[in-house]
Amino acid sequence: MARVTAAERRQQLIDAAFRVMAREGVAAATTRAIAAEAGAPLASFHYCFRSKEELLRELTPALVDRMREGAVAEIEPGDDIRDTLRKSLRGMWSVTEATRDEQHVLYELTQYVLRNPGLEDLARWQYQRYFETGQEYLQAISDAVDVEWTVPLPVASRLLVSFIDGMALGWVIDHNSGEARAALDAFADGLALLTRPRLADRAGRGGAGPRTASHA
Amino acid sequence: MARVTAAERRQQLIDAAFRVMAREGVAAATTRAIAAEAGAPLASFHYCFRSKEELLRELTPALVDRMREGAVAEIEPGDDIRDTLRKSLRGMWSVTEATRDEQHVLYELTQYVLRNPGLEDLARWQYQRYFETGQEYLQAISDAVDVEWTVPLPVASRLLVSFIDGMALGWVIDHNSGEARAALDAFADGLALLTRPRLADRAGRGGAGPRTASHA
DNA sequence: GTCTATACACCGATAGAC
DNA sequence: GTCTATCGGTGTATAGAC
Repeated sequence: MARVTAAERRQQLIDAAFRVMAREGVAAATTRAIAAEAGAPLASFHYCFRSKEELLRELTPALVDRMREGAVAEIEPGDDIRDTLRKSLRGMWSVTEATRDEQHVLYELTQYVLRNPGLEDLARWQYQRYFETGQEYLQAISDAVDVEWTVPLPVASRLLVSFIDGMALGWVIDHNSGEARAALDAFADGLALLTRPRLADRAGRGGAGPRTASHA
Repeated sequence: MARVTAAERRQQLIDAAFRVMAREGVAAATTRAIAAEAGAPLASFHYCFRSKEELLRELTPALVDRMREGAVAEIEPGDDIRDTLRKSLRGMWSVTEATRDEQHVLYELTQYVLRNPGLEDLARWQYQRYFETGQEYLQAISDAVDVEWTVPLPVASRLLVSFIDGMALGWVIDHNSGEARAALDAFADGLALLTRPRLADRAGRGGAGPRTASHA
């Protein structure tokens, strides 16, 4: 057996845990299955982690952050807010469909930690993170197209995140991409209507000037 | 022990299963825990059900249908489509918040059956049922206010169901009712914009006519 | 028919040989 | 340090006494 540091094997076990979860589900990711997937004896699991909880406490945030990066992506301004939203949401959705396993495992993990006293905080953290990310995304969009939101940012973020989350959950189950994408476009159009041109500020992005809000 | 028919105890076990799941989660709903909750010896479980799967195959549809009834509720026409949607969605959301346990258990059950070969079809059935219910609901709304949807009904239904589903999932985790309700109102307004007045029909909606979308 | 007692597999975690 | 062997507990399901 090649000699590896404790930190290395720790990471190997975390990666193995995700692979087992993706393949057979969170419930099947037992310490034995994880160790076997990593090619390590069972005892090495408890040599690297005090308990299974400790591994989950590292795996969940890592997964959430990975998804966060994929979701935010780049925003390129389009013709108007409607166009920009459509394009960027489509890009986000492509990432979602391309990472089905991550999505599925995260839905399972959320429910799993929610029922384990001592881990529930992970679920709350996870969704707080989603909502924060949504706010950052919406802020970036409005900055890019020079509009402002007509509802409080936290509310707009909940609107967006809840919809995307619900869509992904449904898609993980029925894989109906066509219907999902059509619903996504309709949503983007509706979301665009929650913006208005920014006040003809001053001392800010002079650029293209004020925007006609032609949301028609 | 009082003498009960097999059918009666079957139902008692199903009810007990739900209570255990609501209190301690789906994973904790073992055959032993369910039997104990029902005040029955373990062996009576397998006297009534061939296996645990058989119980889940009865429990899940029962829960889905119960939620379906709560969701559709009554629709009373308001001033316009926007007002009608707001009121009825608020009513639906009240039911959602009032049945937190059912919501939570259903999210767990969905993930559970999705990972059990031989039960995955339940998850697909569940969401197909949601989308059907969404269509019926949207149809009833548009009939009540005499409008029609500008996107295909299945797409509108996916839009609605995914949003509500995502909202409920988030709310089960963070209980932020204020933000959820604000997002719900914003969504209702956006949804209203996906309708247009019905053609002054005649001989079955002449299809062609584009429409003024002035819902202000 | 009903329930006690048990079979058998697998869980998380650890002791102790190497 | 590493891993085999095992502990104590729990899971589904059933055999067999009453």
